[in-house]
Amino acid sequence: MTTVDKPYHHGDLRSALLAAAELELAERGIEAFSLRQVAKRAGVSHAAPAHHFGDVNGLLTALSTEAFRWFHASMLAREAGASDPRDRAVRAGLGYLDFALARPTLFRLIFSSKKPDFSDPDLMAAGDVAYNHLLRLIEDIGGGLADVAALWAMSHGIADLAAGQRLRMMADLDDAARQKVIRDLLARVLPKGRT
Amino acid sequence: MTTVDKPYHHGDLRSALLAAAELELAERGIEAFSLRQVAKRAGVSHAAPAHHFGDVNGLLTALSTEAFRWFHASMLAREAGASDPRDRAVRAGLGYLDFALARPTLFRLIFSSKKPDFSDPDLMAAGDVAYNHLLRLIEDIGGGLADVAALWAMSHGIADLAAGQRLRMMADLDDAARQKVIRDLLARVLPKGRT
DNA sequence: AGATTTATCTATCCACTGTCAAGATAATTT
DNA sequence: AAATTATCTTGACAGTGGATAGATAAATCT
Repeated sequence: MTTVDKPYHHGDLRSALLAAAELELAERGIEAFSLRQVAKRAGVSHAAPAHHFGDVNGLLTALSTEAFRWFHASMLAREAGASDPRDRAVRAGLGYLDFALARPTLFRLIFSSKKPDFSDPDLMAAGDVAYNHLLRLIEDIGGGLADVAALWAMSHGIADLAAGQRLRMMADLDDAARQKVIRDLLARVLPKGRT
Repeated sequence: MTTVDKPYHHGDLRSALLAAAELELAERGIEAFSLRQVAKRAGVSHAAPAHHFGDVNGLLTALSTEAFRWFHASMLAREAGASDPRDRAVRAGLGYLDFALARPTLFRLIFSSKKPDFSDPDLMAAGDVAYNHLLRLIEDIGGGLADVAALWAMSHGIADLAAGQRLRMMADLDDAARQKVIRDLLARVLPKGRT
């Protein structure tokens, strides 16, 4: 009787490890994240990841790169279908928040962790794409650098506080009401438009 | 010849451990924080902290409690001497930022870590003091809950991005110019006053 | 005062972590 | 077919947090 032998070579271990890392991160949090646990989850020996990512920081660097792309996509998803440029900017902030709520540990990984190597070219590029997107949104409403900072800081403040569940004051609001409050907060920081 | 014997009992180990923990946190960062290293720094065996704090999370809970008080004090320090209530609210935001820049790891400990036990009564009380302070500031300018959220989120966004060194756009500004930009960002979110 | 209890700290042990080095296996290239 | 390279396993190492048992000193009680 021949059982289904696990092949010595995984085939696509790199992707499998990234997926496993994301799950581990979501379940155990970044502060309890374990490389060996990731390897076990991917059904591979504890030293296997080293060949693909070097060390644990290398793995988290690669994961951060993907996370930045998801983060960017989350903003785009909210903006889809918005015609007014001011509305688009507000929706970008909502997408910022969506990501922080849907994947809080990834959000913390890319914004509050020192483990990823932020001098990594791929990671920097992915981060720049997200930043340049905000820049473009503000340009479209005739704003300057200070306005970029305003939208970014407000979006980030809401998102980070929400990811840390520090916004108890909004806990008793229903979804619609909460969304209105947040839209207003975001609109508050945008430069005065002539629209 | 009798050397100066280290006494078996430390005398004030609890305080010494908290001080050592703060230094360790500042030097190695929260993700590389080690209880054994703290104990070594305090000149005590690695199991000594257990009696005072239970486990490492207990130590970080106690440290967070102190950190919240310093955080609060940092806001008060900036507000001192401000007569106009709107100016006071803006200055509170600057104090918020001061703390994040002066003690970034403590800032992250109290706002982005899961290690402290935030259900601890002392810690909750210290956090509430800081929150209620913001509440009062907004009350004094006739604002409501949404305005508290606005000031808080903007302050937190700026502070967290600065703590993570993500505000490269402000890197080339001199201190005075940077402070003016930040004051404007904070003032932007305050409710319209009749002053 | 002397005896007993309590608080504080040390020494050892365990399971777990990340990293390294050496070897096994398979795919690729020559 | 042979040699080289890429991939993965195994085993070792120092470091980690926590539990336990024992040592020491301080506090409390007669």
